[in-house]
Amino acid sequence: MVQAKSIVTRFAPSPTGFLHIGGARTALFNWLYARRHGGTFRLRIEDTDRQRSTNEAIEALIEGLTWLELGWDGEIVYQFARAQRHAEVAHTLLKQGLAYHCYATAEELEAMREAQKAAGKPVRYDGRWRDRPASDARPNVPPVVRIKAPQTGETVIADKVQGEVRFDNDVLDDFVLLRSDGTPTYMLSVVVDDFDMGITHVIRGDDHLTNAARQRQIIDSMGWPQPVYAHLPLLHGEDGAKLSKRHGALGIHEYEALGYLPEAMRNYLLRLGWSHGDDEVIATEQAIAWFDLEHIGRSPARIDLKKLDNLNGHYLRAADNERLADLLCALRRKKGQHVPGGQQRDLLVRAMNGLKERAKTMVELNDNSSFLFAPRPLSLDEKAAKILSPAARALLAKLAAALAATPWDAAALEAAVRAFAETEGVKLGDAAQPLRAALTGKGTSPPIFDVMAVLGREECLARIADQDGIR
RNA sequence: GCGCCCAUCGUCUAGCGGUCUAGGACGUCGCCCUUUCACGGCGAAAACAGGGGUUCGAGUCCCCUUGGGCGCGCCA
Repeated sequence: MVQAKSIVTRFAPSPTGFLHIGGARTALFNWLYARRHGGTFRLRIEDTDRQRSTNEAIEALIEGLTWLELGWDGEIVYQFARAQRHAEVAHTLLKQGLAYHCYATAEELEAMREAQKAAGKPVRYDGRWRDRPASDARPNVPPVVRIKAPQTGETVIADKVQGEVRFDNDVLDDFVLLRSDGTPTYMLSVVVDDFDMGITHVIRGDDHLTNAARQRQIIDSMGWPQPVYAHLPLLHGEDGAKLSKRHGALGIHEYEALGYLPEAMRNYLLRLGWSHGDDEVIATEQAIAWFDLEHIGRSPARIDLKKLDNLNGHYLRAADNERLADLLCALRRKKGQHVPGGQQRDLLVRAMNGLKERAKTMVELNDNSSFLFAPRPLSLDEKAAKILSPAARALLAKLAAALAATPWDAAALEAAVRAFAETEGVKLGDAAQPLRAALTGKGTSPPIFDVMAVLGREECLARIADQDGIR
């Protein structure tokens, strides 16, 4: 056993768009792995593409991670700020003869690729400047720096998910390290940053698997240690198609607006590609204790919002009532709806047990709880209107009279209504449903006697009077 | 085109040569509970892509086919 080294992982998104669900999963896995081993989880913004990187995207990224509660350690590293150091490494390689100047123009390379394609040959840089003497340098063409990659043998990536992946070196070309303007490419920057940041485990999307081979060549040229790799299978949309803006690839933060809880999202994301036997509901603390690289699946997965709904319902029922009230108020504020405060908020908290039991999302919870502080007279939904037939209204009027003398708690109210139904010769539901419709304006609600207790005598009697057909 | 990766119910997955007449979860469909809706309980339908090997024995190992995905930029 070698000396136990502290684990360092990183999440390294490029700020060219929002953080989608695939990126969020990558972040989660890195975070989990670091936490599992008491290591460090770093955040690095790969903003070397100056054209496409935006501050809005950086903010969205941070907002997304913050919502998911995936806190990173230390300062955020901005890759572009380290360009100087990256170039330095390229120059070191140049000096050692492990990289070289290439004066080929974009047009020449384009022509080269066209010719290769036409001839049915693999498309890759043909090494035309690899062995040319410095005297061939074109005075008016700023050169790029290319790595002098091995042309024989193979480059092997020992991947924790995919196993041992081998690439013949003759299919890997001499890729660009430094652009003609002297700025580093992604391939170089990643390697240098990972080394400088002491990254021990690179957990990222499968789309980087072939890059890993190229990156390994840089690492080997520099004589640096290899990180452990784990390339995660990509995520697909519900229809099996690639995740894209058109295919329901929402920014992770938008799931908040859809009414999901971050802990539910974490649990859902965790099970997308990772398993622990038959366990499904895995709280974050448990996930930290269990997470490993060995049980990451190798095949791509589709997202399934139905399962997220189910999980969300689970976490919703387990959530603290005060917290849910806060979340609900925030949601209503964002939607421009009336925000309950003071007594109304108390009402909400007291009703929460019954409410959260029957909601899968915060949006649903909001819809189901709005009757609590809706202005009188309540507007009736379709089902409620149907329930409140003239006969039902008449019954309601009698019931109201019977209720006037009842102590206002759920048990006493239930007993009173049951007794009422019996003397009237109707089923309990015949009395309870009109009651529900009058009190909530809906056909469904939490147990009606609980609702009555929460709403209070005065409000209940008033709402019944609004509907009892007596003008 | 070249290279790489993947392949168990509709979906997420368990399975690491025999205990698989393939297990769990979501979803779907019944039934029960019940003042509505949920929750919960019980039950049902539902999968090893195809073909060759290896082996006494294959969902599990190898090969091919098919089907998906990713990569092949002076993008990341």
